[in-house]
Amino acid sequence: MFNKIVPRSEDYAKWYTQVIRQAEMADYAPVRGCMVVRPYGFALWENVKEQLDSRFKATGHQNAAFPLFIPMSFIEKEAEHVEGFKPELAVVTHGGGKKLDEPLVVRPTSETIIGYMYSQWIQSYRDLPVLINQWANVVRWELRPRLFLRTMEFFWQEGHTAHATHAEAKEETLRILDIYTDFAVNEAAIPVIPGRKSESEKFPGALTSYTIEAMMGDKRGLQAGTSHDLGQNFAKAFDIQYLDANQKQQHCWTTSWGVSTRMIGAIIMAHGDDQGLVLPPRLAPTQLVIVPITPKNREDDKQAVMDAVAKICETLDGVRYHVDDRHDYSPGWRFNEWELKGVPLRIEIGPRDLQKDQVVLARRDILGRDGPRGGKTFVAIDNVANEVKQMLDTIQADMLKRATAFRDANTFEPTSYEAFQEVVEEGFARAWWCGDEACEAKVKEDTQATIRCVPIAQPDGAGHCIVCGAAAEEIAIFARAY
RNA sequence: CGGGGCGUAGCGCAGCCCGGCUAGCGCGUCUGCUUUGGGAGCAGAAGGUCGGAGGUUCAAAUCCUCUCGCCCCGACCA
Repeated sequence: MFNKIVPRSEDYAKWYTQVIRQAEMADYAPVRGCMVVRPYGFALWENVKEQLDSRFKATGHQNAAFPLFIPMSFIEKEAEHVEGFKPELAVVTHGGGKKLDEPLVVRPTSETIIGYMYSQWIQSYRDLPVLINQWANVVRWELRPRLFLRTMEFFWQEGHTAHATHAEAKEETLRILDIYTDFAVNEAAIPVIPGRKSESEKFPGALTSYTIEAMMGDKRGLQAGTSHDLGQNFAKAFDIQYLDANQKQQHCWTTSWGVSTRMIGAIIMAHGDDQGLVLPPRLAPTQLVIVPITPKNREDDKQAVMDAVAKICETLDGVRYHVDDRHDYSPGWRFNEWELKGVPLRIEIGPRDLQKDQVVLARRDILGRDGPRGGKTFVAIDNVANEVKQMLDTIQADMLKRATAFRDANTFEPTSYEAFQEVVEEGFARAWWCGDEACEAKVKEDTQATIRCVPIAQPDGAGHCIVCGAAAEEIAIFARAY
């Protein structure tokens, strides 16, 4: 199945969907707003999972599994939480052929049911902290779905922790934000801006929400992960209390944090080009594809090529490679296929290479045929493994550099509201903000842009709000977002 | 829920405005031969309730009415 994909510049939304479907990452399900994650997409997700999971465990978290169904009354216990989630709940009213006494909500997120369980498990300060994560699917009745970015059902991890003090909870919230940032930058090669959400954008029920914000290939923003300081809001709603060392009952301080399959969408949009996906080597399901070029009527040549391939494979320990020996597909066809799928590195090897004891190494992130600076280089056949490993590191680093350069080139620091309105249409606008919700709302009305975050990293000094001119202490990132 | 677009072969589409022979085309699939260093060529073959229901007509993919669904742009959101 081969159809040319539409260039990004022509129709970004169409490009995005075409790439996902043609690269076999995902497909539409028969139910509106739901998607099927196909094996190739899921393999990428599994690598994301593995990287995050190992970081969670290294910081003392354990995995568990909580139920899919939540009693409706649970959702209603925290005022802001209900208000935020009620409109997008899927509710089960019947079971076993009978109407249920109390409707069950298909979890949109699990603070409530986990909070309920924590209230039973936590008695003493000695029980704290509780550090639990779960990998799960959740459902939100979204009005306008989009593959990976916003589907009605999506996959994610949600961490839920309980602490004795607010200081500890804050520390946890920021520790996770660091983990997310580290993951995004060093594994996904996506430069993200860690920061705080504004009041209007924060998680329903949180005291403070933190986020990592990324820029996509069309210069729009994407929230790629969130970490919430829930204060004592859920502890109070669910009665999560402990007896402290002075024999006093105290409410716990809780946090929650999540990264979803949206991260896959971020990877696609941060790195993809008109040829298809470009996957960062550290997460790519296949890091290296070997394409043997074997003339049909020369069995001895074919055998020699395949022997050389087998020999190379023996040296590739630690590399996720695949040999595409579909000899009935032409080399060009196979090249294009793997480029569409974003495999970071390709080895081309044919009889002509064998004569010179070399192979062709072609990198996905730099297309172009020839020359030492192009995407293709010749590499001595004895040294393939070393070159491959080095090249994978180089690609990983270059992808991050390229994405960072792109983001920086499209980040502006306007000094007047007029200039602000213009630049926010074509990238990130960094500007002073007084903190007033009215100014935030005005920006949204005038430009459709929202505050993506108030970055953790702030410049020295103070300035004047880009909207109202009042004294401002913080810089905010404004952008149009998904 | 508002605005736009679309449902015809596995996929992508033309045909519809202006009704008329057996509903076409490209890709893919199957068979055979020739091919393989950037999406191979030739020959042959299979594959269709034209989204659904009703209506108009001698005759409907095409016109009318109703209906279902999907995609895109907004409002809402990880």
